[in-house]
Amino acid sequence: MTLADVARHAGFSRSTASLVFQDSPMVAATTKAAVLAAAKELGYVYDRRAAALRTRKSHTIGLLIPGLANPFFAALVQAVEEELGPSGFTVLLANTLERPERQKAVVETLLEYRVDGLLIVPAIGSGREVLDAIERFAVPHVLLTRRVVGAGGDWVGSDDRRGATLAAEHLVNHGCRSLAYFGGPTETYARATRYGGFVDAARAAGLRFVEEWSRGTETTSSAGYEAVRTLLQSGPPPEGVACHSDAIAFGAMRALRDAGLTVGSDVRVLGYDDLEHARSWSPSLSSVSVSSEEMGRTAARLLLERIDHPRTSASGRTVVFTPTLQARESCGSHDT
Amino acid sequence: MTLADVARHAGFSRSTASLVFQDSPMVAATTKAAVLAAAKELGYVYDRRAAALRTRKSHTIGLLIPGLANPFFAALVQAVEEELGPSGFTVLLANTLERPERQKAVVETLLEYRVDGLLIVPAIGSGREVLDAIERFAVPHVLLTRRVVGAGGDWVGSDDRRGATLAAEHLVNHGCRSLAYFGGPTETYARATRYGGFVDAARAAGLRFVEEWSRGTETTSSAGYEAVRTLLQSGPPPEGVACHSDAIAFGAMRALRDAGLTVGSDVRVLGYDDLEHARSWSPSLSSVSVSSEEMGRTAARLLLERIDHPRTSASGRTVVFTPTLQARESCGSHDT
DNA sequence: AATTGTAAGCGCTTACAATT
DNA sequence: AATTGTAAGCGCTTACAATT
Repeated sequence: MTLADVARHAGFSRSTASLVFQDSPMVAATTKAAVLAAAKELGYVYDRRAAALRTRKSHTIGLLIPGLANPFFAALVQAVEEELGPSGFTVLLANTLERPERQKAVVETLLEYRVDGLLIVPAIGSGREVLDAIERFAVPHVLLTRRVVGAGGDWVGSDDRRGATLAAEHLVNHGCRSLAYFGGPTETYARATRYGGFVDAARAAGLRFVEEWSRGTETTSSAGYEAVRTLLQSGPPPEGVACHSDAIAFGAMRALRDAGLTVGSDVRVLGYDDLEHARSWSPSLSSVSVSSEEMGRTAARLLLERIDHPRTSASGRTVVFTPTLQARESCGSHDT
Repeated sequence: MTLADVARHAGFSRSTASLVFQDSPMVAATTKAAVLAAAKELGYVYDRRAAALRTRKSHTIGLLIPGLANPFFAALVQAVEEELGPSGFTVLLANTLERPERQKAVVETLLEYRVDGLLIVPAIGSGREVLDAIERFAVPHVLLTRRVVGAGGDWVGSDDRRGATLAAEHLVNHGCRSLAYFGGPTETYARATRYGGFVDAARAAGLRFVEEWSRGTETTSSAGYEAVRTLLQSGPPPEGVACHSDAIAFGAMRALRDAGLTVGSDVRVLGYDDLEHARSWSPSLSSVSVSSEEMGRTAARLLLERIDHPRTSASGRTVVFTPTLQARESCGSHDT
């Protein structure tokens, strides 16, 4: 069952039928209707692979993310899909599981499928070499959220230093005299940047910054929970704790509560990401909010532009979103 | 840059080069090495589309889910990817956003890309007609989680009636004298089944079942929050509440707490799904646990089997997982 | 017996010529 | 002037013949 069958059944040539499926204005309305009717009658389904082979456009975008368990990335994927769908692109989702070797394999596969473009949240620990094959093959791409050292292309992310500064200032304004920055994968650019911003802001305010507390962790609530448990054994906690993510903060709050401390007064806790659940947690979690949806949509749009205008689009565009702070009970605020 | 270029550069024919990329045993080791070296030197990337067109196998699986915001589905996607990857399949993820028309369009697109198989979590409200095109086109498929009335193919899900019965019995055993079933989309098979099981178990125990409380909601924490707020105005709450999902339970617990009630003693609350966060919530949420990972992996395996043996595999296989109950603080248990 | 080469074809698109 | 048809080609695979 091919286009030729449909054309024959409708009494036209293959090329005319092809034109119909491309919705070309060059074919008469009656002809078009006849071809479409024949297709429906025969149960014909257009073959995009064949069309893609011939036109050299797959109408397909590869999206690389490190994991779906993190709601931040789940929201990102959804936003990208919604932005790309109306333009006729299908997204090939590839999960790198935060492993550079897997990421390499996955990029290779996506290139073999001849994606028209690539949206990439680099796995932790990936360097410039991720982009080698992609650039050699001249596939339009934009990086999201995380940076890669030495990569000169498009990047869409948020101002991590500013987010961390907001966090520190908020805790200071709520009367905290000692601060800690809690969790996050130490090898990431994001953690280094936020940590730096936080420490600088804390010092600028003349506060005591507790280094022993400021260790890296995985980005999960159980990591946050375990880490707090361990650290509570080495003395009294700081008065203010900024966590690298909401997930970590959830676990941390739980551990503080289990230890008999009241979050929001004994210890003030701040998250990062502002997940949907931050609002409904008990206590509700103050959090630095960055919109993964907005970042996803923006990256998708930049990519489409690059695909449409491979030459003319400027090189190395950077879009940075500014985070905002959502004050809630975990910092002592009482409006949810 | 095609296989022909690589072959020429290596000094062999196209067919030999092709055999190399298929890892055929028919080609000499030295030849193979030479071809591979030439490919690497030229920066050649295999074209799967062309191979797929010729072999009529795309090594691609379509995965339809209603949304990624729900961590249950996010985990499902990840499990499917991990199961399929090693077999050389790439997943085409399509988000139906719980809308049947979108689902229809998305199935069409996936068929146009000639996926080798389809894994489907049907959107709420979708009937047999989702499968029309898929069956006419004879594409192997398996349904996940939700059922579709009149669909006779493979289905992988969990025993909703049993899960709800467990929930009711657990609340009864913890001394609840009045029960309600809270939330969930009313049009779904899952809600009807769980609701039925819950009511029957409550009645069998001679308990008062509060119908006014048992309204449907969206599956979000804010829906749970709002619904509880509204309902608290019409009188004292039941002693035990089983929620249709953890997300709903999170919101419901928050609303109960805001109203000055203690979850775990005044009102006992039970969730459904056992998300990662259920454990770290305050109070920790008791929940009916169903493993979306296991369901995803199982469905993926059934599908691969159907793809490999289109004829011989039995028709209409059903795999049902039995849920378990995780007792936590929200029901008055004190072991986390 | 082991390995390699020829040529046709998978299902489309499209430049160009041909028809009404 | 508007519409339709012919034929080549996108980058692979593979049956079969040919070579060593």
